[in-house]
Amino acid sequence: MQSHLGGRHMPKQTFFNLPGEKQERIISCAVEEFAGNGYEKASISRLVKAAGIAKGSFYQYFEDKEDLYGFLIEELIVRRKQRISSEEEPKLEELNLTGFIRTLFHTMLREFNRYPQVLKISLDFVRNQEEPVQKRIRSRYTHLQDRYYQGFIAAEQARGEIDVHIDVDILAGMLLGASYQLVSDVTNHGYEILTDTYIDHLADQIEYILTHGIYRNTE
Amino acid sequence: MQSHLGGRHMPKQTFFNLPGEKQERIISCAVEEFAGNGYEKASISRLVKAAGIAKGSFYQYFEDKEDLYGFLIEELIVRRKQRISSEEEPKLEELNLTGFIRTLFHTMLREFNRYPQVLKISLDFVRNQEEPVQKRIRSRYTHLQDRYYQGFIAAEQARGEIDVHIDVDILAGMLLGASYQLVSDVTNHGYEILTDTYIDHLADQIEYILTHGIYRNTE
Amino acid sequence: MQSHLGGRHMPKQTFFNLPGEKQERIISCAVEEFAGNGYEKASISRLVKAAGIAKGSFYQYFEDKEDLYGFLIEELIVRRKQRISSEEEPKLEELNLTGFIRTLFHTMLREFNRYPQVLKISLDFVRNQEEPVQKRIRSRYTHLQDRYYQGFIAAEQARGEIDVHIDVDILAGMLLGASYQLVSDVTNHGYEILTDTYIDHLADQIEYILTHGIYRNTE
Amino acid sequence: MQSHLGGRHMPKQTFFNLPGEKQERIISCAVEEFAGNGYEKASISRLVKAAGIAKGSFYQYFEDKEDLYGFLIEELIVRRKQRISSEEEPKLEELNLTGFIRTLFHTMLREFNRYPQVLKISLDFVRNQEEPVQKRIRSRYTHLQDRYYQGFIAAEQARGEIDVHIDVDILAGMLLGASYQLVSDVTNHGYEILTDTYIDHLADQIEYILTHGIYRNTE
DNA sequence: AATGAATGAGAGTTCATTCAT
DNA sequence: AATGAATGAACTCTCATTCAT
Repeated sequence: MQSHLGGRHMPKQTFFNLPGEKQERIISCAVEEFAGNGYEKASISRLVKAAGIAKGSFYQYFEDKEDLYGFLIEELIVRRKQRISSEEEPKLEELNLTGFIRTLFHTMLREFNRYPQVLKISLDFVRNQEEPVQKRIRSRYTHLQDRYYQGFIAAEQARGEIDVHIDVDILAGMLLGASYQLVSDVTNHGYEILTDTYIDHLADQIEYILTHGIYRNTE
Repeated sequence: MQSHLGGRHMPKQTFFNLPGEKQERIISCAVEEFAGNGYEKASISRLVKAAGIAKGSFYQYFEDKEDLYGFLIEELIVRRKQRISSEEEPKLEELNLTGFIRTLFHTMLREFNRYPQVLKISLDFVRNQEEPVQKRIRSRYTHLQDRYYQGFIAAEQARGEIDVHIDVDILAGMLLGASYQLVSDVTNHGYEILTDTYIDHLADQIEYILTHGIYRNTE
Repeated sequence: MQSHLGGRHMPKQTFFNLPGEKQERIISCAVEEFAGNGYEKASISRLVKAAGIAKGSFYQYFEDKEDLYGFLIEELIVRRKQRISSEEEPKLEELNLTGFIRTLFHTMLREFNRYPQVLKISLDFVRNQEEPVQKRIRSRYTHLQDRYYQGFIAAEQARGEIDVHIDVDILAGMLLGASYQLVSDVTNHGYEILTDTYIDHLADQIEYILTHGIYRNTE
Repeated sequence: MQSHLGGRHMPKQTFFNLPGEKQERIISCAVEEFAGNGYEKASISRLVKAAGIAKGSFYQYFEDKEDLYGFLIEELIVRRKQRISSEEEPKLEELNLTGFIRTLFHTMLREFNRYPQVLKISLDFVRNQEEPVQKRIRSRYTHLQDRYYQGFIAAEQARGEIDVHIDVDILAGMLLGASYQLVSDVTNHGYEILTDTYIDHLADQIEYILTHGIYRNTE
């Protein structure tokens, strides 16, 4: 059942042997640390002090900093996906792209509210996706390939909804760019701006552009 | 014009008193250093060694690493703008948004070829725009706000070309996201993919989406 | 026979209470570990993992790393001697020094082929004989004093074969030095050079020197 | 003049810029540290504390631990050679092998008295000559190849003094083994045994063996 | 103004050993 | 007896910045 544990880029078994509460504490402190400082500046020393464990213990749980980070990334993504589906969103498959975006954004909103650090970590991860560490992690977990949009777009093209001439990566890049707006706004104005209204505005805009283009006389 | 020199976030007067050649050398080595390593990992030690100046001297010219970085960012943007206009691009003002993008991308292509470091620095700066250092720099030089697109979009809205319902920031975010594609592709496939054909494909795609939207039967 | 067991520098009784198979497994993994890494760099963590026992168990069997090491050294020497005699070598006592050396070297050759780790450990032990740990072990087990040559030389002197003016230790040192050649050659050229021909060359040389001296006109 | 300084495995220029007294202090503490603990266990932390310099300073003088060690080894060998020749030993070239050995041992005796640590370091270096670090250093400084005896033996063979059938390496090994006796005796009985008489005894023995062999009735 | 040596906190990581269960 | 999590001092090395000359 846990046969995939113990792979060479996973927490060691010792970590999973820990009482759940302790695992939670470590993970939660790690999330805090990575969210607050980014991968590079996150400090294992600070982390273990915060988590109240010995330095040596840390290295009995994880191979190294990167190991923990990779685990975290995967956990967060996996958990997010689980959360998304477990919350019984209207089946994402039944949505079209803009519907998907709207749903996704609302999910992110809820998530940002509940676990703001998770979002920060994800974004730091995506932002530094060309750095060696992040690349290694991406390549490790292929299912992690954070290509939300790409998959969806391709599917819609196959269904004949989206024009096949559209370059998947470019469109996905544009959508990712749009969603950065969310981060940027939060960074500049604080979490409180993140309301359903705000999200709907964002989604409306994207939907409008993707449907009509931006020019006045499109007719 | 330089009345704000000597302010506490500018190179010190001592720097400007240096013989021009030395100033150039320092700047050029700094560009190299920041381009090659990003802000965080850029090393003052390496820099002064490369520039052939003493460590102490560096701190007589600049307050600190951030001071130099901020100066560089401003210089590069300023210089770029000078370059763009000096090359007598068809007046940007006469272009519509997609034309502007196409022109901008081609300009960037040329620039990447001539001054790859400059582009690298700019991108690193934009990518980390939410980091404290970068935010401080942005807020310092308001004229620096790298809001290419925003200005243009607003202008086109004023001229009645672009639909006024479009949210400037969101659209700008999407365009920025699309242009990241360029960076991503270069990182993954090397500079050699950067051809005029490639750029035109990128611009065509953006133009198409912004004109027709993405759906097959938009009518 | 085992009346000294339980002394503070021997495996604890708990170790000997273990099923023979488990004892064997532990010893064999320990041999592997020390052979591959030398005393200093040998790792108890690796060892217990390889042997499939708990860390705590290890410390219930042995006082510490040094305890295990000392036990091993003695075991290996003892075992080797048993092996040598059990293989019914022509009685060593009947040989003269050079004959003894030749025999010894050939035995070592066979041993290197069969139990390379044992030889490696022995050599590491001898090489570091002046280190605190190794000295302590030597002094602990006086019967362990790896003084092959000394005993033989003294005996031959007593029999009137070897000149009594010869200083036993110095001659023994020279012979040991000669046998290091073997180690050095293996380190530099690999095990494959270790042939009977090679061994005979070594023995011939030593024999020649010890018989004629080295000078051309010895007559 | 100092054109070979700054090679990639030498102290950095900064070290040589230090006041001579400080250089001396650092070197002398380093000698102490390496002599007392061997390469592996020598600690840079202890060293800098003893020398009264900051950790960072150390790394401004030397690339790393290995760099310092290599420098030390070379210095010590070089210095020793300088000392040997500067003390106007009867030209070593005019000696035969046993005379050479005798001279060498007396030199070592004096040196051991004056700089006991130096000898310890040299021996640790030779003893671990097959370890990666030591091999690297040896290969770096080819003139460092500590093959005293080999060179001398070969020369004497060429002059027709030593039998050409003698294998240079084996004989050299034996001589090295004999000289280890010195170390072993010192380790076991302290420096005080190191008298001229002792050295002469050692040399006499070697000379005797190399001249007559060891057997009583060699004729 | 110029120099470059000095700083020292901090980084990630290792490992023999202890101890509560 | 067996377990394996816990320990923490020690390791090598980095770096922006300061300061005496």
